[in-house]
Amino acid sequence: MLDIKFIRDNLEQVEQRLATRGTEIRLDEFRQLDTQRRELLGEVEGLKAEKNRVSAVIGQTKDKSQVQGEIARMKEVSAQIKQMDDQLRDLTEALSAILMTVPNLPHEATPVGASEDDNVEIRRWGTPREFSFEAKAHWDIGEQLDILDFERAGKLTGARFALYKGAGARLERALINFMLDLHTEQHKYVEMLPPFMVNRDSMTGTGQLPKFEEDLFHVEGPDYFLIPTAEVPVTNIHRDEILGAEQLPLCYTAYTPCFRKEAGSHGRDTRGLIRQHQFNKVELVKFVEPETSDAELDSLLANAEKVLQLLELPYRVVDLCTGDIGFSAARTFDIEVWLPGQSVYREISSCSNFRDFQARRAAIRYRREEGAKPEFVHTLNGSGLAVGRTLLAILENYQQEDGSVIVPEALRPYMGGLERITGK
RNA sequence: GGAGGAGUGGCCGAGUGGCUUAAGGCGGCGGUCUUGAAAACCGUUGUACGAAAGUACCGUGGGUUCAAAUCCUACCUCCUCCGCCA
Repeated sequence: MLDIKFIRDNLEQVEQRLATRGTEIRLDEFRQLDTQRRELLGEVEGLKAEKNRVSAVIGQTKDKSQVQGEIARMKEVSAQIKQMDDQLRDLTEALSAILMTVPNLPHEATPVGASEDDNVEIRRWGTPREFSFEAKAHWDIGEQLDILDFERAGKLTGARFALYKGAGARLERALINFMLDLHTEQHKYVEMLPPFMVNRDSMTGTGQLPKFEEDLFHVEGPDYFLIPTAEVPVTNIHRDEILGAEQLPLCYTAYTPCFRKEAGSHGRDTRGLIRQHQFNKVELVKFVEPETSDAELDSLLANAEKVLQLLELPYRVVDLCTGDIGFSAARTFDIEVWLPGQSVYREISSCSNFRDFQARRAAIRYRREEGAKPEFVHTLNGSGLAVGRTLLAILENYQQEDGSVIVPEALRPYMGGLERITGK
């Protein structure tokens, strides 16, 4: 959520900066409702002040017959206040409905562009391997090794689900542990294991609601949603809290499954592990002081890159343009891993600085010093990494001509020393 | 699932309709005293909107009343006991 005062005072600038996202957002309705609301607020507060004053006098008067006129008048004032409060509530709701659907302002450094074609590649790491045979796609490798079973997953649930078997299941689990150990031991993140369902307030705090409800799985019964990313529960840990400056930066890492409807991507990436309704992810989340958030994004990105470096998987880093960054983000770097099966770089991590956008929605604040006025923190997060996509990248990059897959050295301690996954 | 109890400031805790401007305590901050500290004493201590006056906030939403932390109502959360259960 943007600062309502900032919008009020910089309406044109806000409209212009939002226009770089590619969606035109007209804020004149906002301005009209805001003016109306502020006028009404002034009036109703004046009436309330009078009601409070007169009621105190009535309370002090022993002989109530002397103040019958006042009581009658206050009854009317009260009715008027109630009516105005209702009107005020409607205005506030309408205003908030607009405010909640306005995306974040892009960072000054975010490249301006219309679509993902305008994203800027900023570096590459590693050299894609030369294959002396035709590289296969991971779904073929996985099925031939009998470690991935998409057909039975379809029977169990439906399309876009996977059943991992044997070394496949163990590899997924090894990756989760490897990533968590790296981030907690080397990068000093605190591990969290949050609920995998959250309520509406949490989804609103990080920006998934109210705009993107159609992407979420909602459970029957209580008004809960399956999390589409650990960002939601982990960022909301400090919702409605005021932190101390000495606690910052707070760095959390969490493994969770993620559940996404993938509405609107029918027919895309239908094969394999790329786009699933349920996938595992290790997430990195930071709560930081505003002036440090740019540097903190760089280090969070480096922490995510480290996973690929240790696994010796080639990747590139892309600076997303204004037309491609997410609703809540001000700046985003994607890490894309090399997939020889399709000869493309595919997103495996997305690292974003949300500045105070989520903090304002979720009321996450801090004090610079004892007694200072609370200010909003900046929040950041990134995948460190998407586990399923890491597994498929390993299958494709480490595949051998005989169909087996070499286990990256860094993972062997997590695989009981296994060096190679071979068929039955 | 059944029965009962409880939600008040950073924390503990009083408050069952009107000087409540939320008592008192703890903690925090400032001061007096002290070589320094402790103790003692004095003062201060939430959030949002607003230039200010002021308004709102006692789990959440409705309601009653001139007036609600206090009464009514629905919901949420936590606790205790019973039952079931990974």
